[in-house]
Amino acid sequence: MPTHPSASTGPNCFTCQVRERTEWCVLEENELNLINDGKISKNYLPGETIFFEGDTSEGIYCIESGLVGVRKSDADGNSVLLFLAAPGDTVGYRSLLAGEEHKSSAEILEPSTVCFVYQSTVRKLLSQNPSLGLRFLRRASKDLGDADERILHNVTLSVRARFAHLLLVLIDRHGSEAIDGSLSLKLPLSRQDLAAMIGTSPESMSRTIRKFEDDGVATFSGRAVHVPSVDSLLKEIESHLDH
Amino acid sequence: MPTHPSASTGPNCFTCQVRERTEWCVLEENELNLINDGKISKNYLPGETIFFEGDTSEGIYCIESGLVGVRKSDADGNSVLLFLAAPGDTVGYRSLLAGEEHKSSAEILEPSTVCFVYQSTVRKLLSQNPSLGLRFLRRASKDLGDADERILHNVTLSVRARFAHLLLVLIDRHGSEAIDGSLSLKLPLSRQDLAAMIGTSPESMSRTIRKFEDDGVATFSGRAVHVPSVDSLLKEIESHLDH
DNA sequence: GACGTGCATTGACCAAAATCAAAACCACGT
DNA sequence: ACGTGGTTTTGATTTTGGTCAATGCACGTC
Repeated sequence: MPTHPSASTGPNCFTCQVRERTEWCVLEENELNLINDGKISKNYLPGETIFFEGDTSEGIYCIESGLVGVRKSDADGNSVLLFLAAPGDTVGYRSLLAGEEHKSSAEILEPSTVCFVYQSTVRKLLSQNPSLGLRFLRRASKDLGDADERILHNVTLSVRARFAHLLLVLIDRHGSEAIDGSLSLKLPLSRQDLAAMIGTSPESMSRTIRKFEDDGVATFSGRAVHVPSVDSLLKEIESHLDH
Repeated sequence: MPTHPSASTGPNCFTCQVRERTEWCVLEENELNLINDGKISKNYLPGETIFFEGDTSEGIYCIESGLVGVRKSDADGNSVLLFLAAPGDTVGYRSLLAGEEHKSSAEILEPSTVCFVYQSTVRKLLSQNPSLGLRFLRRASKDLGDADERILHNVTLSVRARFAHLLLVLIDRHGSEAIDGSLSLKLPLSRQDLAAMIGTSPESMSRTIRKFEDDGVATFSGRAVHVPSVDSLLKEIESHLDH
């Protein structure tokens, strides 16, 4: 059963800080009205879940603030973290647009405000404004490209190289650069979650982190990461391509 | 450099046998005219390549007959076979719609007739007929779902279980069922290619095939596969989930 | 301050699968 | 029939990374 947000007097699409980064940015004012009136906004806390694998897809969720993890798991409790959704990202669009049930779950990692747009609204907008469809098409195509790359990486790169790559991506999307060019990153991800992002075990993750510290590639304290230079990370990926 | 098909007096979209199975099935007659006049059709032979990784995307390719493999490879010659495109499938749509260069190559596996639709035509149709976009959206979303599943499978399933799963999918899409319920499959795929489909080495592939024969799960002669019963394949996946 | 709980780390061990190298096999052209 | 080039198979070996189990550490509670 999907956790259905209850009505709210929450955020307003017209003043939404992140709207320009979402797929909705192509909407006209009257279309925006439709979405604003129909949407349901809700605040979630870490550990809560927006939807589960197997739930029927009822609409699209739009992250206004916070952080959400998209996870896919199998019968034995193994799982991979497919995506970290930040403000401006939409989740659940894939299932809706494929006409399938949810094939992954969305769990809250940081306190988040999430707007829910019911499917009838989405479909109405999609049918009357082709640009919206194209926008989602672009999004799906990019995600598909990323997924394909990940498939290749999982079979060609070592755990170490995959982790280096993950750090690069995470820093790029969620990190910050200091004046001296060094990079840092603070994420609400357990070692388990990190492991699930590159498809390995928590133990191997732990060892890999250890090795990175020993080799001066990065330093970790708790859930904060510090990387002196991007080059060393890049080098990891290159040198571990083969051999 | 993309291999650009030269002009032809080939197939006609109106009489195309597979059109109903493509995304173009939603087009009106006048729209179909646009595509029919603009398309360029070409015959390819095994070993030829429709486009390469890194090529700029110039349009969409529609398989009328034959078989095409979509491959993604890295600098060291490692590669994965992402998709087998059969008649009615479109290839190259992802790059075009993501607005990126090709991230994979498309190589001919069986003598094929392929129609090329230039991007200006595609964009025109997409902007004037929202259903076409939705159709591609559905396609991209399904492909994305498959890719996500593959990511999970690659990290949770053994080579043996992945191969069993591959056989199921291939039989489902390209195989045939005999009167006695046994299944067979004839594919123009080398062991290397099979290996590249499940992300393993040719040697491991060979051994896995051997084990399947020994265990009576399937018999292989050359590139033909025979499976007495689906159940044994299904069992492989279940039992190898963990342990 | 002792205890419990959950997460992270470490070590020892083991298994799956990659790699390396050689042999066998096959299809073809001469 | 004979070589030639490619693919497939097989065997021996090594590597990576998974699993299991113990320990450590941080933090909150009684």
